[in-house]
Amino acid sequence: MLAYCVVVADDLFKALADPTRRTILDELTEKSGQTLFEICSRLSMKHRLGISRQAVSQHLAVLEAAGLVETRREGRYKFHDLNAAPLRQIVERWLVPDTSGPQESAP
Amino acid sequence: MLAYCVVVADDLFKALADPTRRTILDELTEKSGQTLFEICSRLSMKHRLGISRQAVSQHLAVLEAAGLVETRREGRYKFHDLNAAPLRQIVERWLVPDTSGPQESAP
DNA sequence: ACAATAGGCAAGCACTCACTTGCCTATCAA
DNA sequence: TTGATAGGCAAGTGAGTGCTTGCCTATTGT
Repeated sequence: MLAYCVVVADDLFKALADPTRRTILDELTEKSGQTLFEICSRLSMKHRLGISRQAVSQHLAVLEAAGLVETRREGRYKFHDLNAAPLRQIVERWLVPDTSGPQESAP
Repeated sequence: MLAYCVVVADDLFKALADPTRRTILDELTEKSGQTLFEICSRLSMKHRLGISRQAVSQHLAVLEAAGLVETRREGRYKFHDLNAAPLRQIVERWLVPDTSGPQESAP
């Protein structure tokens, strides 16, 4: 189970490492259940990102592998939903011991 | 201020993208104020990571640039302290709207 | 002074990764 | 059925990155 968490954590942090993917998460936060083309046009219009459809598709695949995005198919449409739950392990990993400020200890 | 946050966020997530750097954060969570050599030996002994001192030094520089590690010099020693505060912007960015489960909306 | 310890700087290499290009399948409207 | 829309698969490319190697400075102990 520990090994499982480690692997998932790696996918999670690698998914968050790209600024375009973080913007996609922002867009899905603002409006859940968007299609690939809808995300593409939003990135192009709102964020002035000149990026191809295939690139966005690959980003969504990475986000889905990290568990941050869930998908559902309806006919020829594929809707993407945000799942922020995996982010909570970040908080639990380093913010638990002391969340009020920097720590001090004698060397 | 927004641009500043974006830049910092990029450094933050890129710093978290590497598994060795995350292990370093774990070690600093367990024991704050470690020197470079102490971190090196811990990575070697506890985590069986065959990694050079220079590599660890470069990792620490990345973590410091991201604001996750703060340093203080005393003579020939340089102590490293964890600062988990920057992690909170992750929570605030995507966990604020809904932290209980996946969202639903009509396409 | 001299050696050992703690750390820093910079160039080079190998690998990863984001993106493009090209072509393919599936669903829907006319 | 035909064309248009929504999406998928795979190979190639260029930039970024983790790590090594080699050499350097600063502080401390004898």
